[in-house]
Amino acid sequence: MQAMAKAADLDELRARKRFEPGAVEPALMRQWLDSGLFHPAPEGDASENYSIAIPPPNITGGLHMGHALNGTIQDALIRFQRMSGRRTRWIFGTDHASIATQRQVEKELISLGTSREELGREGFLERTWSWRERYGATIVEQYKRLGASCDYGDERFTMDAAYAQAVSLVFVELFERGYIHRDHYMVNWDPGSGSAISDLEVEEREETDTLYRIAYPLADGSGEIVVATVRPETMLADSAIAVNPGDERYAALVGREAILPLVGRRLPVIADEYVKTDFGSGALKVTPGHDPNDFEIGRRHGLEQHSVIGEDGRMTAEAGEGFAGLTVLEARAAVVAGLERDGALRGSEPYTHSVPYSHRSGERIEPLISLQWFMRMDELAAPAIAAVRDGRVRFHPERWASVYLDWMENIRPWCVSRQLWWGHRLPVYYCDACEETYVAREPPASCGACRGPLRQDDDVLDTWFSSALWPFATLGWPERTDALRAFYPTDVVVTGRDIIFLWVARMIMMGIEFAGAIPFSDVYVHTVIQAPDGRRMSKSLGTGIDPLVEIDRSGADAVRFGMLAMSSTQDVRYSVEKIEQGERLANKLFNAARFVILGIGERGGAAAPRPSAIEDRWILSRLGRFEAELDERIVAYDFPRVALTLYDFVYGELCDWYIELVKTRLGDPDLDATLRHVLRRTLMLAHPVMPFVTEELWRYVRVDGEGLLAGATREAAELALDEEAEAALGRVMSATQAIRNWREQVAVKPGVALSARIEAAGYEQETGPLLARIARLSLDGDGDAIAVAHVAIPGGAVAILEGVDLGAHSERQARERDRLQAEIDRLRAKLANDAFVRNAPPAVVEGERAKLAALEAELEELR
RNA sequence: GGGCGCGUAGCUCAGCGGGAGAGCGCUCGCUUCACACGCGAGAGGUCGCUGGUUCGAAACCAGCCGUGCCCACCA
Repeated sequence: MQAMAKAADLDELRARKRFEPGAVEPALMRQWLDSGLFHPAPEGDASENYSIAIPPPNITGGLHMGHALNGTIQDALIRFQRMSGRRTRWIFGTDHASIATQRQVEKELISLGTSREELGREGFLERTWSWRERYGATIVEQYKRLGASCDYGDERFTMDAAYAQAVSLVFVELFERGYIHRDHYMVNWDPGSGSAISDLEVEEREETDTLYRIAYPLADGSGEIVVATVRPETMLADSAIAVNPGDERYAALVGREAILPLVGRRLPVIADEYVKTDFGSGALKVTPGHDPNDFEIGRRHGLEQHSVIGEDGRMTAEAGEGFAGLTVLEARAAVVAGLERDGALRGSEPYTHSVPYSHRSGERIEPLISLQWFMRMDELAAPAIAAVRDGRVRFHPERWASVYLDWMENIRPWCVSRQLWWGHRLPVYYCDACEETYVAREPPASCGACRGPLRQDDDVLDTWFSSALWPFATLGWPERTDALRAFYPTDVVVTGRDIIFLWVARMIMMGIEFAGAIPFSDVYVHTVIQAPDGRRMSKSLGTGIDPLVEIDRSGADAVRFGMLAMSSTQDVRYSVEKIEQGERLANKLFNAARFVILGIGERGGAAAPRPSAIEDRWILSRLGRFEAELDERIVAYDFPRVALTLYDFVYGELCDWYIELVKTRLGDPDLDATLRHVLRRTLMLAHPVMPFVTEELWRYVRVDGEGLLAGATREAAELALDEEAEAALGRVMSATQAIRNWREQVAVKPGVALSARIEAAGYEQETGPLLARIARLSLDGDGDAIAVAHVAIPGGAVAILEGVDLGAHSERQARERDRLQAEIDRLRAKLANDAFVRNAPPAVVEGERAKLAALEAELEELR
């Protein structure tokens, strides 16, 4: 039952000389979506099915290069597995991205002349939801442009009602298990977003500030202690002066008091191991309210906590008259001026150090003491560490495992509360009357103790708290749904290294703790694509390249090919050339298929191969190798070689050789069958990389009853190599190249037939005539004619018999002889080396001997 | 301060123990009846430097130089 191509279809195809992606992509995507292939029924269990949970894109942005790379890799895996016959689901959805989204909406409000505060919490949330309705779909449509075969029919959002239920359940359970608690603690305060942020959202930047040395007089008037600081404004909140307990210079001062300049407060001199004797003066001003280290020292020594910098980044009333209300920088200048006036400054010098900045707002972090919710991580980390250590979770490349382990083994508490409005509001309720706290999904109507009204905590959770539940909350957890059974655990998570801690580690911990299984067995950490000049790709730097523009220009298949070809285990620069390589490959595939399809015409032809010539046996053997290699590369996450292998096969074997070799045989039914088979297999193999062009061509070669290529199953073929055909064709190919090269050298046009005689072994039967045809040799001349030239080919030479002007020939032949002789000398020396023959593996030695013999035969023919 | 990468053809990158590779760019030649987004033939590299291991090193080891990233509480 073979489909016969319709004459009208063929005429249409004949007119299409180029593959035009823009003209076919939307319709093909439509067909895929309508087919339901991307939306599998939740049947079977996760061990037999294949699933990936997409790193949910933020609703704030458009598709950037990172998405394009990340999405292409996942889609290649998903399509490959789907075509291998597995029930396959690519879990899809978007992330509410608390801070990023809130900032975006706030920016819009300001441009409209209003503000978050003016709208109030309810109004703001309403506004943000409608913002999400307007813009949230953008990124989804853009994933479709890429050809991503996500399950769009079951799209999730991290603030869906059901998802929110899962989030609050997890929070409450963690609280009840004692992992979550509330505390006054030093946090990274981001004045830009008006919220605490986690350690992972802080980035350090090198900066040169001024290091001031300030004299603190001793209370008894017997002298002074000099301390050094880059933040003199924080001295207003000093609680002590600390020295190292072993520092003899200060031993006598410990226990006495100093006077804080400008303020007049008496500060105890304390001894603490933290203080380095060899830094500065060896004495440290201790500011528990505004420095993380000092905070710890303060806890150890029971020091007072003063707060002189507020959450708005300005000096508080406690900073005192003359300072309150100033910005931090203004206060710094004022403090320095005051110290100078009072003669307390003992010097200053430029000082380069790292300064914390908010990754979110870009503003400088203010370490502040704040009342926040913290999550203890060490116990949750233990099983997640074990899962990686014993190989139940594997990182690719492996080195990321140790990065993960290092972080996990030194994991610190996670500040999960954010002073924002957009996000999952904490399921925490307070009674202001009697100070009771309730942590519950469904709080009582009023305080159980005093019947007073309850007030919900204003804070929301860190976005990554909900992201951590993504692989199972998307599948309906905590309900025991069919989807959960069918697709959890997923198989792999594909991501950039920047979110290994933020996301991957937390998914593993939460998956183990709540879903009862590690969420995926493999973590593929892909490259980061940089701008062509090596800088970071970013909108603000103006270095971003829009993948959608690239898709418009070159087609989605080209971009996908380029992404895979560029991907690497190290960072790489964006290369348009790789996209263009993909564009050419798509076009090449299109035209090769067009040639085959039009060549077969309306004859139909069986889909099973019927090799009747040596080149048929050759291409089938090469196809087998190609399949095996492609399968191997893709499951090894070696995407650049997936792309390269595909390119090499299509260009280097299928088009440049096979199709050229069989052109004269068109019309032979055996050839039709073989061509059709090879083309079908090639389309199947290329489909995970280039789904559009292959799907477009598939309709011409599919048999009756077959559906879309995206849904086709490629049964794994047994690798049946035909070594004999490969060796024979290998000789023909080398010989052809040698003869073409020779023609070029002696300026004989490619079209001119040369009268010749093959004086070499290995060209018996079909192979000789094949060589003659492809290299344009005429073998039926006078068998005894005298050769005017010899061209070395594997196994001997081709004697050229007549009709050639050999102006450049002898020079060229001499060069060829020299080359062969040099190679022969090298091999002889090697084989004469006793140590080599004795120590090298016998197979290697044997190989070298064979090489030598072949080269000697070639040289002999040239004499 | 600790850790992880990377330095190979003009450019972007593969190769990671047995004859230096790809794509682009460059040169030359082709109206070869699928494709000029094509076909064919070429030129181009002391594989960062120095030492070591080995019969054999671009590949393994050590040191150095250059470069990128991650982690880290020295004012």
